[in-house]
Amino acid sequence: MATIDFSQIRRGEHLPARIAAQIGREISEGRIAPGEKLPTEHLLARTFGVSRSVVREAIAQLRNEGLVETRQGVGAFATEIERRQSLRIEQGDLSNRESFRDLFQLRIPLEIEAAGLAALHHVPEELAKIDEALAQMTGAEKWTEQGIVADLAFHRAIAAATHNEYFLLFIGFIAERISLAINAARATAILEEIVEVTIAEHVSIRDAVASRDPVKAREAMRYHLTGAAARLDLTIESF
Amino acid sequence: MATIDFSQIRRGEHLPARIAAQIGREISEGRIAPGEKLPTEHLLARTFGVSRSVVREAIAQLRNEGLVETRQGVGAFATEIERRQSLRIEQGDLSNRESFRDLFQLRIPLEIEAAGLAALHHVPEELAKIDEALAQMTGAEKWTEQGIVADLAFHRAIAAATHNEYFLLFIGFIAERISLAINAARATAILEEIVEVTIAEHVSIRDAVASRDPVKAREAMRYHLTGAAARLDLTIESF
DNA sequence: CATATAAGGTTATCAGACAACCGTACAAGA
DNA sequence: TCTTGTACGGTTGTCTGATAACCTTATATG
Repeated sequence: MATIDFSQIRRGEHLPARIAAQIGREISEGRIAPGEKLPTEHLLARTFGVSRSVVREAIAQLRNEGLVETRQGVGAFATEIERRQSLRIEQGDLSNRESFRDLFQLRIPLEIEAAGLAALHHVPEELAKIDEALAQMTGAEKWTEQGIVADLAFHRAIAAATHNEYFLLFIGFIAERISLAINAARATAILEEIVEVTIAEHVSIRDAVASRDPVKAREAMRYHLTGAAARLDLTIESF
Repeated sequence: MATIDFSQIRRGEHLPARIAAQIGREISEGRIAPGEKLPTEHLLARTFGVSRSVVREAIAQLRNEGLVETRQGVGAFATEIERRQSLRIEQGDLSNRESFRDLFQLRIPLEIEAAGLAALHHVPEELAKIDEALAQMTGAEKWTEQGIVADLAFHRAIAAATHNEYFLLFIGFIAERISLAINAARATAILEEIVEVTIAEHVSIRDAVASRDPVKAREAMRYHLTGAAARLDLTIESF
């Protein structure tokens, strides 16, 4: 390759990822129709000005995300966007207000159910963990980083008390994404002034769980989360 | 590590995926601790008896799923659990009856909420997709493979009608895992005889969504899923 | 007309090399 | 002693070229 073409891809960071993103855009924006065949690896390599290895890695990434399917000896094809397999949430997506609201909305029924189950199934050690998180929350005079960590720990403790590993897995995952997004948005400031009401809500959840009253626990959790949504200026339907 | 491991990898289909699965198991089962460094690509290639390209593609896949992070010039590391951006469920776990029940229990509140939101937000094209899935379900005279696919499509269509991408993401993910587990357990036989009642339940969900009645849609979905759980001999609390 | 075979194209895998980058050890200087 | 600069080895990232496995299509053969 004697002449170097600088109109191509800027170097700098993870070539395959950027090429995958570019091809992925071609697909999701419809310039490559579902079912249509992608250019061959050789051709893609030449058009992007990279080697075939990079193109292969990019296509592998798209295949993982379920955007393309490859058939040996035939080619790579764009698939329906419908069935993707790896449950992955890009943290960047949550900077979008719509997406943040959507994830919060998904969280609500899960946490409500978890509160009810925790009321039924918790054992003393788990209640102790809940109290511990609550203490850390109360101890923090300001709603600092530590307060957020404690809040996360509280909800994880509730989820653990369900004795259902998947509630812990999913709620921990979602709640962590949400609190990271809140942190990234520097929205902690607005939370400081409402720390008391938040703590009070947590306490009432804790008490309902401790008294083994699933209905009351669900109500308390619902009240807490809808309130939290409102404080974040999210409008969420509730039934 | 002087001795060569000849229990290597069976050829046959998609080498990188199987190697990724194997390494992923090492990580998620804790034999490689979070933050720990993976063996070098050269070493992995030699131990698995494949070329470095295959190992690289496998690691790229794991990086996509968020299980490892790579740093050029240093190595590949298992990610700390907090930073994982993907949620992984080993299909093998669901052969355990307890775990299967737990995942099903998690699914219920999500689907109920989704039914209510779908009733509020669906547009005609989405209702058409629901009807399409329903038609495929009715058309299959027996509860064959196609019937299961149609069932999955139905629940995905409901989730899509919420206009909340995360409901589609999570419900699609969970429902697919569950239907795969049912399929693997050869439990389809017991489903054949109850196909009529199942279809009737789906129809009532569809009708409630179509009439934009969220409360009725939630009730219909709750009735359907608790019924399905009972038919699978799962005991699940409901409030 | 049906079937077998050959040809060409495409992805999958392999092998080896160089580039970019990182961490560390070590020497030189203050 | 402490700091700083530098050389070195190791690791991932990328490139190149070749071979194997596989599919599609066209052609030959009966």
